[in-house]
Amino acid sequence: MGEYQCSCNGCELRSLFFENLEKGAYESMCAKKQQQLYPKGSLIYRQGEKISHFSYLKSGLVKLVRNIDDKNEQIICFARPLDFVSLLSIFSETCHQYSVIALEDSEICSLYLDEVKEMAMQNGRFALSLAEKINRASDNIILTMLNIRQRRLLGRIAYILLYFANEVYKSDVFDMPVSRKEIAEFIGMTTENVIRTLSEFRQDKIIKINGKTIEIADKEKLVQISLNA
Amino acid sequence: MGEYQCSCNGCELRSLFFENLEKGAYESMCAKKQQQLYPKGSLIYRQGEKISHFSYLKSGLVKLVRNIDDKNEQIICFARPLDFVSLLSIFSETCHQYSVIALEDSEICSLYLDEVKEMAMQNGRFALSLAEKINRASDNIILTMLNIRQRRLLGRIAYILLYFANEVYKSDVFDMPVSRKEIAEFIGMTTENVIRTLSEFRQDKIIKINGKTIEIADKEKLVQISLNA
DNA sequence: CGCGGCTTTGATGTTCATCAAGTAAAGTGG
DNA sequence: CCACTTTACTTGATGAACATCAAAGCCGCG
Repeated sequence: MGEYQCSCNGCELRSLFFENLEKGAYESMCAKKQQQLYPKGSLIYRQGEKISHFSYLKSGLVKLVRNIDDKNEQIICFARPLDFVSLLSIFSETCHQYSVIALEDSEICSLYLDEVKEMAMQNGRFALSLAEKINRASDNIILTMLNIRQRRLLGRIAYILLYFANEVYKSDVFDMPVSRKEIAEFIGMTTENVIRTLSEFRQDKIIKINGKTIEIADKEKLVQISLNA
Repeated sequence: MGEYQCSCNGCELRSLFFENLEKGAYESMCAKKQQQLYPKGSLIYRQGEKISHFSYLKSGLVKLVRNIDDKNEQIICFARPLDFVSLLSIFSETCHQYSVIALEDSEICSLYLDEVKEMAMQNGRFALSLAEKINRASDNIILTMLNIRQRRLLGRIAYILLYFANEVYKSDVFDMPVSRKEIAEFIGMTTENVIRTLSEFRQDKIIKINGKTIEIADKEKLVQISLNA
């Protein structure tokens, strides 16, 4: 009974499947996986397309975007490996509700949705663990939207800066992966006001800005702003 | 092989279970169900409480509420029978993320969550149909929040009036089940501005107001406002 | 090297929250 | 059942927060 080895060994998807599937089923899934690299800026899924795959972000950073009309978009959330399975709506809808776009070079691992569903029907434990993950992803989106809604401009910007520092990069210095316009589309304000607020934070020596690089200089004050505005 | 009869026969929960459970399992679930009537205004679940039941709204109308601090709340959504299973987060979290409060007299039917989970583990098809329903509920909340976010005051009020007329009451005349304050908490604006906007609509003869009763007099115009503001 | 998209700043006006003050309605205790 | 308290509703006046418009510099990319 030697350990099963495949190229997915280091993949997080592995644990998702492995904990609830028998070895045979796991190997069969594993063999059919498709892996693809999406360069920064590329479209991974387009809003309205039929959902054919169960997909998982192995590495990189993506955004979920809703196209309102020709020129306006709303960003629903940013997604990194682990915290998100890129499987929003896969059970409830036949088409992608949102576009998925790579913000950094991103590796996507995908399986045929039909096969995953088939496997879920045959294995309730597996189905339940999938439901749990989808559930959690949706919960996080809703919670973040509520958190943003209760804040005003300054608080929203502070919130998103802390989000990238704490959740995404785990560092107070990081390269902003999104444009000012994208921040605006995420927090529901205008690009100009995002810029103005960042400049204000810079003048108040709360952050340092160097092109895309941002350093949080006074985290305490930023937290205060995030809580009170 | 006579038809199985129980008091749940007219219940929508029935189809949810029945389509994917064998007769024995269904009967066993059905026998253990707990049914309770919550009068208008009463608390059904409190934010932070442990989630112990899988619950379903049989009749009535409820609101999901997030308590921010002593005096401020956010309304996440309104839920009616069928479109909502009051089971947000049941798989992802151990505690209720939001309070659930009855806006009208509401009947709740509940089962022990552990037993439902057990059954899901034994029956993948059932698990998948549950996942689908939770998924759809979350999707709707996110979509509504995005729809509200992209509108300004007038558009938001128009949107919610049309929501109650089209989705909830299927009539252009209805008794508003929520206070002005609750509308404000739902759309993220102040009570005063909700009232002002309703008055404005009344003066423009778009709606008629008589206490809690609202009649949509010029639906076309209301739709226009909903789309353009 | 020039075009288009992103960034930045300023000036202006709109939208909205806040404060205040009063009326109506609904619940509470004697 | 009535006086009383509280909560919901309503309107106006004011200022703050934010969007919009305009203009210019910057940067990457074909």
